[in-house]
Amino acid sequence: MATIYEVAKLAGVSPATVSRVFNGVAVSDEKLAAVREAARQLKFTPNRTARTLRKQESEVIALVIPDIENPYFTELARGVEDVAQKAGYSVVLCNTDSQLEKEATYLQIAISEHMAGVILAAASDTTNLDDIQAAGRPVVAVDRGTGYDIDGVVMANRMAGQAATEHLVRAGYRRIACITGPRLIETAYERAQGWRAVIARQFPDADPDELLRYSTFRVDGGREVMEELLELPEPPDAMVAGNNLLGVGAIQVLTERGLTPPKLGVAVVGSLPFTTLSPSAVTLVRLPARHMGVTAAKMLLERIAGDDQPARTVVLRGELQPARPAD
Amino acid sequence: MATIYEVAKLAGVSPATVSRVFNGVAVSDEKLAAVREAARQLKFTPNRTARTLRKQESEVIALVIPDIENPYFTELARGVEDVAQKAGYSVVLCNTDSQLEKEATYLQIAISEHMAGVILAAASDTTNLDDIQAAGRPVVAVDRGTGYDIDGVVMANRMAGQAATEHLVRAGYRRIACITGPRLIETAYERAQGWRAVIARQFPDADPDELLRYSTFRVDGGREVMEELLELPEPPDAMVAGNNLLGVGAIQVLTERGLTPPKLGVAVVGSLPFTTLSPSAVTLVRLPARHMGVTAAKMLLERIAGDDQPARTVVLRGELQPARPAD
DNA sequence: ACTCTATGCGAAATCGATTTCATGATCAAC
DNA sequence: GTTGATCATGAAATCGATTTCGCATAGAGT
Repeated sequence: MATIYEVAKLAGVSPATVSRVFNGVAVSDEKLAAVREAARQLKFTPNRTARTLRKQESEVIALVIPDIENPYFTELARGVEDVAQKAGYSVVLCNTDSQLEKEATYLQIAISEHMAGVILAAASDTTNLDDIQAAGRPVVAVDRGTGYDIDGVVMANRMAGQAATEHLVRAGYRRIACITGPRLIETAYERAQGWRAVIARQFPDADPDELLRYSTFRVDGGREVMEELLELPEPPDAMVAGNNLLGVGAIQVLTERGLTPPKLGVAVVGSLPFTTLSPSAVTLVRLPARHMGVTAAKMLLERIAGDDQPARTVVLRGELQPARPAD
Repeated sequence: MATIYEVAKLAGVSPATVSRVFNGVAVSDEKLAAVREAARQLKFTPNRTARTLRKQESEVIALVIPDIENPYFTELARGVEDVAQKAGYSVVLCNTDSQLEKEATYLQIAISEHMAGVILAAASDTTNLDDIQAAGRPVVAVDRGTGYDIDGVVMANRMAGQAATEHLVRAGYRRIACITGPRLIETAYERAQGWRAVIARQFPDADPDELLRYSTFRVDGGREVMEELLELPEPPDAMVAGNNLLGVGAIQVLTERGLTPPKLGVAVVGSLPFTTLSPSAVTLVRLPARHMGVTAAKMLLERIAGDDQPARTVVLRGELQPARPAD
């Protein structure tokens, strides 16, 4: 690749002038034309590594997420990507598998590659951000909090759990179970709390703990726990799934046993973009994942640009998409 | 962040020695200990940007794919990630939306960021790789060819299309349609060719073109085209979907119309990880996307390490997973 | 006409690591 | 005891951009 020096030589100017041309600093018209032409001839592209070293900042942002195979996070990623790309930033996607160790590795890389900032869906609320904060890199939390006072975008989880459950109640179900993710993940916990609130109000006699199951936020987790629930002496007649994958797993089990919704009522917090059910059979509380990504990316870009107002948290609401009444 | 100079000073050695310690070059035991200790105290992490500039190569590989929201590609990405991470490389995920322009941008970035190599699922077979080849960066093609003589990993597409179709024939279907992606994408075309071969052999009187539809490789494409097929004067009794998303879209339409498989036979080339059908209702030719990613990443790492044997192409076979006979 | 400011531009320093080269020390071999 | 080989080490060059600094020229103000 051609360097700035070769361009300078060909154009008969100094390297500094070439740099100016590429950074929009005032330069006389002739020299500007000469540099443009020389750059074109040599197919010059500025070396971003050198630029990053000198400027101490690169146009790359890291998106750190726990599960790249979950459509919720890819939708989020898509939103981040679109905004970042338009602003001239590229996005490094880092998959942590919910492992703190992998997460820490990626955060270190973000520092030592001088990345401009990080969007983080934390693997746990014990994630350590001291180093990256010391390095002065902005971090925006998505989906989950971090225990630090930083910008964040989260879903209205409790409300989502509540809306899903209430809808099942309205549809006439009386024994409504809840399947959610690991107790330590706040989204899992809060959605379950939403469910619990409705159950406590509507069915004060029920023992909520019997119908609440913590699992992993994955398809097989949903399968496993759904099977458990169906084995109960008095099985549920409906179920709230704490995220999309749990919902998929649970519905798979139901379908295999001929309990296809709405035979057993199902409400899912999250979307099922690849479901092959008739879309009307399941109640969803759609979460605006893409929008979350867009918002987080914009906030991060503002911070990168130097904005230092106090930390903000944006809460996005899910949208209830009711199942059509059974026909 | 601490630099190598500060570490050198604190340890009482030259910066060169510090560098040696961190690169496993022989250094006396005392100095080694001193440097280690100093680095620990200062929390020193080598600045990768500086290293990249000097070495003219970074430990980052680009994965360029047309659709980050397609689970097929995220599964692929997952395979790449796992291999890369183990080898100390990070992966930048670049979503091109099948646009040549975005793709070209990302390839330029790969060059100017000195990325170690690229894994590319090309947006089209007209993708231009001249620059990146001139830069000496290895490229491995996945899923689709590129028109260049480079390493590649592809699926046995024709065979997959054939296997899917043959299975429907064996199951007794007589009027089998085919929905596939854009004619210009080779995977789409080849899978359709597999279908066509079986139709020509089994039903020599049929007019294949009536039952073949090119669309986009997306859910809405599948919906649209499935609806078209059902409008035919003599609609099909079965259907082969050229990829996972087309399959999802088509099955959604079928479900809505009460034609749930196996009422109308469905075979999909690809997997349906988030389907909520009973897994037994649809025939799949599962494509080993993760394995493709793993293989491609390994090939790329070999090339990065300097391997210069002639270009190889690995062909991976899908695995037929028959629907259980209708019960 | 004389100062003063503005502006374009090149020389050189800078970012932080790696690597070449030269030096001096150590040790084995004859 | 001299020669030669080996090895650890530091000084300095290097990667390719950005940026500071100072000079020179042009134009404005009085």
